[in-house]
Amino acid sequence: MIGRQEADSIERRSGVSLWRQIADRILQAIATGDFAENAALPPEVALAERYGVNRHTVRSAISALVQEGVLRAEQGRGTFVLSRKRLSYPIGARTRFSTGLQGQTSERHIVLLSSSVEPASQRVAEGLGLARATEVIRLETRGEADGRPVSRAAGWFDARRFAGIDKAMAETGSITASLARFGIDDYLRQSTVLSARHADAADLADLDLQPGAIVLVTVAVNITPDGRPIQFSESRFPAERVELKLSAL
Amino acid sequence: MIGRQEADSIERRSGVSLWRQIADRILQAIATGDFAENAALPPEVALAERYGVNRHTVRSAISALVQEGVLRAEQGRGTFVLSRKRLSYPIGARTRFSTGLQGQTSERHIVLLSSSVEPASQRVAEGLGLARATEVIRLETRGEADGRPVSRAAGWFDARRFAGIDKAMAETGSITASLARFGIDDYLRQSTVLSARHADAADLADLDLQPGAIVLVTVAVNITPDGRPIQFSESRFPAERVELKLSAL
DNA sequence: TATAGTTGTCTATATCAATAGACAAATTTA
DNA sequence: TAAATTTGTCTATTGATATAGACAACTATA
Repeated sequence: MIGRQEADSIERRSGVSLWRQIADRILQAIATGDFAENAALPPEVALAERYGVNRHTVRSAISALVQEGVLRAEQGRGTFVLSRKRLSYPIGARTRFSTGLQGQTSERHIVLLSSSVEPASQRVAEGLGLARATEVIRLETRGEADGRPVSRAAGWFDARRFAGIDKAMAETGSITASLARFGIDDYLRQSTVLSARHADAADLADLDLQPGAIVLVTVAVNITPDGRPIQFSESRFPAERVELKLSAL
Repeated sequence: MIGRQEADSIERRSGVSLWRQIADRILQAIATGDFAENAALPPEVALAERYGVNRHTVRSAISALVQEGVLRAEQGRGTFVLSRKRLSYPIGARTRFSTGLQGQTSERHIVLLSSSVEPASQRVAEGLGLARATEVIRLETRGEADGRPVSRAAGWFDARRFAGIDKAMAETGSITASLARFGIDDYLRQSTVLSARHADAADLADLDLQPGAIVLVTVAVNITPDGRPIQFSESRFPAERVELKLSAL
């Protein structure tokens, strides 16, 4: 078995600058444990050799990661990895924000950013099994763990059945608790469709990301145990901070 | 609700060139149906206006997508979207390659690229519940649908229990059929961990991608119905061609 | 057959990205 | 303290990226 040459994975003239590619590689190396947390990175000249680029190019990558708060550089000493393990966000029949991250973070909560009432779009109507343009309530939320944004979601609910869920959400800070007020003490994940793309400007702002970052996108439908759709949602997760763990159900 | 300004999502000095960002945006617009298949794209000057860049920059993006086979440009007429819907790859308790894509493609199969015997790495050993460095068989495969690569996977099996599975795989072209030869007529997905990253050089070659593309990565363990681990796998999917559908299990 | 609309090609210029080399500044080690 | 190691800063040069404008080539339409 031939070992994978590191330098091979750097692509020139790709529309993605070398320093951004190398920053990605370093993030990946940290995520996989190749570069240990709280330890020093190899010196710049060694990294330059390893990736087959100039030392200054490595410095550009490092300075971007220092900006992001991933690394700390100290003149004369070295460059150090700050601890930032990727959260493992569980997805399964009973996907819940808070319970899923238990044990991985000391603090976690959902912030309600805004709510509105709007006619259901094609896909929302389909997901909820409603007629097109039926009124739905839309909740825009951000999930945070240890002070860092880990998700950004939009959720849609039938406006007739869940009138006031925006208020409940604002008060409880929990989808589960809000649904409980409407007599729903259990719900299941019916379907989840997953994709990935580059972060757009909204993602960058909402999730505190740097340009070029990747977001995981899930589109999901939650149903009651007897099969009635209650929530349609689209969530975005920063790939550098979150991985999705699809649990056996 | 304020409409999302298109031009906002283009980031300058991000380490990702504008033409690559715009190419991504166009791919996304096609995926969401904003730009219909087989129809003409807006003219270059309109796109330049829409994204807030020079016409030549749009042309760079378009020419990259023409290279990728996503678009076809015709002088004097316009630039047209070729049909290439994203495959929806189901993941659930009974994840199987061929059955999952039924109906979406006219043709699909798995190619065995190589096989080898090696000592289990840390994570493979953990996944299969074996002692570190136990011998395992590794199968490198590529999934293809309608002649296009849609997945690239490595699978590990206990070498003692599954001696000869490489041969079975080469003959049958199916993991399910190969496992059947070892008396396993059913197996379940125990766990799946999902992440996303930029394609590296190996991905580009294996999956026929252009630099800057995104891959979805799953790391999974399959078990027998009575709970014994049989397969550890890491799969990579081109995000521009595949989405993962996490089915209710 | 004009005319308008579209993609294709060319020149020129400015900025960003990457390489190269030299040396300063800070820290650790011998 | 001296030497070695490492990050920080500076100058210079080259190639890729992005903008700007003009015009050619081709297509569809009035």
